[in-house]
Amino acid sequence: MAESERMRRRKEEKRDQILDAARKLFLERGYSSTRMEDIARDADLAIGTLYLYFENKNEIYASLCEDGLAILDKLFARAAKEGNNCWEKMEALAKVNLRFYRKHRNYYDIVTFVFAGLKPEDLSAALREKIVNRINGILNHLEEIIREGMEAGDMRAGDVEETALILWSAVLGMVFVDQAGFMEGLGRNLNSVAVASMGMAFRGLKA
Amino acid sequence: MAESERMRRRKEEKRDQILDAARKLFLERGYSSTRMEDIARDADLAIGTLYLYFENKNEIYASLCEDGLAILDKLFARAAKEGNNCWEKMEALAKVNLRFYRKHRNYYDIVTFVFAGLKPEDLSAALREKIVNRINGILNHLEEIIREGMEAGDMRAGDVEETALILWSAVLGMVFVDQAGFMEGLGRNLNSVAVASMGMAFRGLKA
Amino acid sequence: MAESERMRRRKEEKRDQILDAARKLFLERGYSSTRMEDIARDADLAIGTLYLYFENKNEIYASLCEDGLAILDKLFARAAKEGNNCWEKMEALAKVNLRFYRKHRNYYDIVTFVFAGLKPEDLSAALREKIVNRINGILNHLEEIIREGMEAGDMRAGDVEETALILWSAVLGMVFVDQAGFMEGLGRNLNSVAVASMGMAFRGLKA
Amino acid sequence: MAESERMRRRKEEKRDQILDAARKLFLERGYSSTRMEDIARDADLAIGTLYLYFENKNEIYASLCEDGLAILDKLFARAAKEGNNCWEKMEALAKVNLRFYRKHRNYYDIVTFVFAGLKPEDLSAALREKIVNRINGILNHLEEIIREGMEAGDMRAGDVEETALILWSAVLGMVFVDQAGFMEGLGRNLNSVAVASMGMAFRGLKA
DNA sequence: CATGAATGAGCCTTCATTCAT
DNA sequence: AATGAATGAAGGCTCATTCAT
Repeated sequence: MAESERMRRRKEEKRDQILDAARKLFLERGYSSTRMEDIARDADLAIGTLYLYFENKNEIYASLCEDGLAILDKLFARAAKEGNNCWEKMEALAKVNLRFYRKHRNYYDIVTFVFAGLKPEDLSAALREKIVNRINGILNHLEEIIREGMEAGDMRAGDVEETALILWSAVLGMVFVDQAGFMEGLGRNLNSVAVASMGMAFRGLKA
Repeated sequence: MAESERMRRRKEEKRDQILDAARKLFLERGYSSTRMEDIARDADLAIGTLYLYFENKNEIYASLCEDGLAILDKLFARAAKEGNNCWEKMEALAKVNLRFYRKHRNYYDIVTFVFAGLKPEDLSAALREKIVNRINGILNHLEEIIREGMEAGDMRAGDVEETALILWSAVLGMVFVDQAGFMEGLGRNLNSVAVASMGMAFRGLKA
Repeated sequence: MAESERMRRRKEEKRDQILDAARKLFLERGYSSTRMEDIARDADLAIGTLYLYFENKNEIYASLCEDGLAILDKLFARAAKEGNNCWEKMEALAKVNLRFYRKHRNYYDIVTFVFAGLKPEDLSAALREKIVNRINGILNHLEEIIREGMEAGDMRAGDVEETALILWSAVLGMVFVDQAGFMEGLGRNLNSVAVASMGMAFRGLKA
Repeated sequence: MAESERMRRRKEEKRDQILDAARKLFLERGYSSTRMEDIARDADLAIGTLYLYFENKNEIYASLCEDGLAILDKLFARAAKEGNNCWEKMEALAKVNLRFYRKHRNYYDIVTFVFAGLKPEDLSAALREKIVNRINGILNHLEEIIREGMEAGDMRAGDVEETALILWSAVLGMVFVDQAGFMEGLGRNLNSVAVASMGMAFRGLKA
């Protein structure tokens, strides 16, 4: 029992080794420029070992997406409980989002891949559904806050879902611009742009 | 002279044939799943001919990006002159942007690739500079309008460049979400979301 | 026209180069120990070229089988017309068979592969049907002779098809034993064994 | 003693488990399509255990061949004693052969592999010698009967070894044709063909 | 003895690029 | 200028074998 528990954990660890290496490399060089051999070397494993933990290269990528969104979902769920009103809650979400992006940038990068890097057809139906569910989960946290804000009269009435979608896509947009190196190229920094952006959004949403 | 003129035009035409085919295929299947042979067949040319007009596959892709942004830049330049105040001008820009996205979706898609699909290292330094310049050009149109709005007292004072960057990245974010099929998946449509988004932004920007 | 004719012939030639190399190597080392690289080297072609003429390794093998049986079928058809009675005709067939085996041993070897080397499941349904048809064709020549012999009263009455099958499988048996090197190992030679075998068979068949 | 005896038997049993699994799989899928893992799973053992009983995959195959021929040899030895004259004895051999083929088809199939499936080079020198010896043993039984038949004047005089070889290869030929599925494909059955074949052979051999 | 996770050499296949015509 | 057959480097994946437990 204890034995199998240790085994399970070691297996989990090795899986993570692989994902860590893959995440780093996919982002550094892109999906198709990353060879299985590279991932193996970076994870200090043999090529064959990768195939003990994942069906194929695409499955590694898929796991990366799923895991990234799962973590973000969990963080959002926790953050959504902080704050006394809709503004504080949204600020909490934004902070969590930025912190996650800074600390686990690779994860976030992978998430954005889903939107732009791999064409939808490359994703297995099952993975696609998982991802859509995760994104819906994330949006749900936002919607909940927005709904409360509108009901409390803090926020001007409007389409809850649409508002959440707008805010979420604005966040993604900034992240993309930052990832592509244009934020830096234009002498800006994501953090301050995000703060300003939030200010603008809040003013636009105020009742 | 007339001879060389006709030659030039024919050459131009063939180049466009190639780009048209490549644009369509890159978007349908992604960059690495599109083979030179596919592009050749779609363009009704031989493989070898592609190499008479482009150094290599990556150059085709690069040209696509450049051309797309150049067109968008031109459209923005024209649109920026319409409208009597900053709100009308920005609306004009937004409309142009949406129309371009709808009509030349392939072009726009290619443009977004620059942000997420190909890693910066894949772009030659020269192309990268061109693209940054184009984006700066596009942002300049926005900045000009924002500056006028602030100076006219229509728009609350603030950092012009930053504001432009926020708006631009919000637009990109929506486009990404749409491209990834999530807009449709969530039962929304880019057009109405864009209108709502603009409303929110304008309220947030109002003096 | 003449151009395309020359092209066709050259293409045919290259196909044959590949088949020649593959036939030799498959027999020397067996199917799975023969690498595409080996075939390419032996055919003085690049690996990629093999794939211009054949879908994959298995298709090369399949072609070998088909071609071998087609040639044998043709030879049998011609030989079946020689000779004045059933005994002479059967002798003609046997001679042709032996000569073909000696001169194109590789071909014959490949043919026997069908019976023992590759399991039926490895053969595509289409190829399998072709092969069965060829074998039926070959058996038909034998049956025709046997039928004539029986009708002429030279040969004792019996089941025509069964008799053909017995003779054909006896031939295959000898060839297998020879191929496996046991004929030589036992200090015998296929030719004389075949002659003796034919003698025994004829006596067993005589009316 | 008793201890080591039980050990020996258990060891023997496990060896047989492996051989049983391997025999079945080699015949179902062919040698190279059968993975060590498959054999292990089928034998309810771990992969590593296979290597405690056999040097490598090829050795398993080799043992299969040897064992199969050893059994056949033993059966032939016994059968050769039955019957009062050469015809009855040969019939006894044929019957034993057919029964063995029907009951232990896998074994027989493996034996035929030696002739066609694996190239001679794949067999270690030692195994090859063993196999040749076994085949000689089998042929010896036949030769003995033939010699007696000739000496008794029942059988027409001739080369004893050659006659045995002819009969043996005819048997193999029929088996191959059956194994390859062509007997069935042609609507025949090995048993009746064998009987007819024996009739023809006996008539051909009669003094 | 038994296990099965780990290894990594090896092979089929793809496809960007070249070059003789 | 145009062609497309030929090239061969490169990479995903398999599986016989090993070895630490």
